[in-house]
Amino acid sequence: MTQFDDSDAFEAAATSSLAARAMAARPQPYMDGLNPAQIAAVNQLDGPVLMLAGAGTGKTRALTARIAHLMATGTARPNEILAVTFTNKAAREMKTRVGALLGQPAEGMPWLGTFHAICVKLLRRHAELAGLKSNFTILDTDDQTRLMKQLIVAEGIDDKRWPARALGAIIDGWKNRALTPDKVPSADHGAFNHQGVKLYAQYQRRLLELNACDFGDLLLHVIQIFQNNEDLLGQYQRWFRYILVDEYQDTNVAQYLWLRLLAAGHRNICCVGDDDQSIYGWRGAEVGNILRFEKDFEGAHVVRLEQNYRSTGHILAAASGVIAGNKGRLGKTLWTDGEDGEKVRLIGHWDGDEEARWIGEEIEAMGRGTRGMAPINPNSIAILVRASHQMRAFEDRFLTIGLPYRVIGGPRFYERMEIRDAMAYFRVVVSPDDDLAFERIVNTPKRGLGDKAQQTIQKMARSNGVSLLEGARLCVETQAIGGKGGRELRTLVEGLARWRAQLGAPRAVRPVDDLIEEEGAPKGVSHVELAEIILDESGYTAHWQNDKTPEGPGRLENLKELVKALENFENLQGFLEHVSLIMDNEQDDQEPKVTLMTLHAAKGLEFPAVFLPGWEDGLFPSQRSMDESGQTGLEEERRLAYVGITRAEEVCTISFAGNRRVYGQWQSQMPSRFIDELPEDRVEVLTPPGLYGHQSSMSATASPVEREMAGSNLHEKAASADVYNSPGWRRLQSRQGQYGTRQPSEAKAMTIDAEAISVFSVGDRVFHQKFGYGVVNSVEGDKLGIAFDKAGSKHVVGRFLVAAGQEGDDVPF
DNA sequence: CGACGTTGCGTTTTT
DNA sequence: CGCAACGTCG
Repeated sequence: MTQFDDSDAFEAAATSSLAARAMAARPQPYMDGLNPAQIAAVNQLDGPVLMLAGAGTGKTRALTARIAHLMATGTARPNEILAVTFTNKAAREMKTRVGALLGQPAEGMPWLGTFHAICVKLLRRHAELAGLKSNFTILDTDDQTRLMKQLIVAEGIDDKRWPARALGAIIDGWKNRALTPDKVPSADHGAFNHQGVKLYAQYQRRLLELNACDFGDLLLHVIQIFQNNEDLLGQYQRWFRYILVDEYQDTNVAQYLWLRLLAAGHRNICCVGDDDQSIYGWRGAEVGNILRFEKDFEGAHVVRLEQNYRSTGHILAAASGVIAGNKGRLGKTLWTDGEDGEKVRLIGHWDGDEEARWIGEEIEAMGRGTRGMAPINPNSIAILVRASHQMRAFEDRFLTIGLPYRVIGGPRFYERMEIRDAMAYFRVVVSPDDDLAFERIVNTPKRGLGDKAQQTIQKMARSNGVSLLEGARLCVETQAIGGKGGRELRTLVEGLARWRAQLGAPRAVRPVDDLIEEEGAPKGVSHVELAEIILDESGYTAHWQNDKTPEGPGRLENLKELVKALENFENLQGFLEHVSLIMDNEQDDQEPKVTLMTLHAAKGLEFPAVFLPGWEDGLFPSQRSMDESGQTGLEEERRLAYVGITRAEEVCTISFAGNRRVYGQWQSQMPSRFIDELPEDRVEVLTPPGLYGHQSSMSATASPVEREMAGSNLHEKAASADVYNSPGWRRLQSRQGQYGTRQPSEAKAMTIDAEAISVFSVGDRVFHQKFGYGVVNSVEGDKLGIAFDKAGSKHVVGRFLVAAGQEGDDVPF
């Protein structure tokens, strides 16, 4: 830990230049294999540096080498380097890789982390300067919304017409722009029926009362503290001698101001990013930050990383061709010294189902090994879509043909209802005055405490100026709530007191709390056991054990995982602190599976083979994006296209459908305008099977591309017959060895599972992980027709089913 | 309180 | 069309 408040630590920061020179003379293994641009980016330590790093140009490599260089040469000590990322994953990766470069675990980089994690650290130290106590709670979006809803209702506003979520979005927007309620420009005063600013101010007041912060506040409070406390700011400015920022194109105004405040001292700030990959404008990111860098930081050095190590020549050229359509770019030209490889493949389909079917078959062919090629591991294949609802067609299809897939995204572990409920129990136990958490659990599971009882508790708490939990205790004591609810509430209040008494280490700063008489607290229970006790004794576990929906077992499983995750922490407090910031959840599964995700989620990833379906105007580029943000929106969509194409290492397949179901209505679609922007000589047009039968209908929506397709059918047919012998495919194949693929299960996963066929027969009751319970009503080969209780009728491969037995005897857990 | 019907809506998502 | 969120009824 940094001895920050100890002024000696500041003095020690100065490094002798002799030592620096001695260190510099030592070998620098972290420089091995860097190209000249990367070396320049590493060596230019002083002054502002903008590292413009195109997709796949080894940006993390250069960034980590830069940190290693700072440390190895003694230019800065690990704790004097501020390194900021957007995600915990990126922070983790950076830590690991710096450690690897230095040949030792990268201990002692306390200031490497996400914007938010670093801000929490700062804010805990200086909370009182923001009107908070250092043990403040961090609210998640759910808490936020519920709080706003309370305020809206209290104002007598109809929360149907003016939903809390909308207010949340508006306030988030202001916070992204570092606007406190008094700074909101008058142009925005009409927001939320002219009540937005007032509610914002109320919300902020309420947060302080609750000793709580939302995510935006973490940045905002720190900025305000710095602005109002010059000396303190000066200390940090001197302390952080080198600043590094990853994904600079994703910073919002608040983050930009934060960085500028901290960098104003030494001005050693190195921002890494790619304006062409700015895809988060809709959530407050300002491409302008990166475009303006040279103006903001005078005398900035700009280093361009343009040599791409990821993709083939054709793929890079196709991506460059598309992104060239954007205006106001900083400009970069990606190149590779590798092969051109396979051209980007383009294929049009009759409709969305056929597109999914074709891609499924294509993947099966690749997995099986085409024309004597070794099978390609499904892990090497990704399907990237614009919007998550597009995944459905693929899921349905893959389930039918038995193709293993994984979906990235969707609800994250810590966002699941059961996890939030469990966490709320922990929160109340740890901080008895966490009213929002108490509200969440007071009637979960159902305890007969409806609206009326909860209002009684509210009143009791308010009139006595105490927390809700304390109010509840008073209600029990004074019998203000009687009957079954009263008894249940007593059990809950007593339970909470009991669990709190079993808490391990008390926190440094304790909230006011005289609820518990310290009755010789029975110690000796680990926090993991305590968590189990809480969930069991509160009846929460039982609640899901009695649940009959298909999700029930999964939720219990998640709760078990939550308890298991606790083992990695000292105590419940530490766990809660961690979890409020770590909302990511990557479970490593070793199974070979095709990856299904959105283009946004794919940023930063790479796959040997990538499918980009749904390239139709309105869907991609998204109509809504263009309607709401016009040219700016279109350009962001185009960057998304660029991100998509540059994810592919060897083979990139773009497709579109002539017809698609949109909200249940069939619509004929125009191919995406981005398709016309692909350089023709980098594209190979494939002929979809069955095109002939539908050709006349296709031409109803004829675009240049389709006309080309139609015109060159015979020619292209010949070409596609030989596609799998081309250099691109051979390279894809040869790479397989490097990925350590050959799992024996992989081939089996792709073939018909003979066993599965014989296991089920018509009338059997089965369980499916996604669709829940159902009854078999047909068997054809390994495909079973199932009438699901909830999900309707589906055709599914037998392997994904488990015998469910008769109603009632499904075992909990 | 829970079971059902009705309504309205419908990118992208991290911390 | 599919779903989530809300409202009404028993």
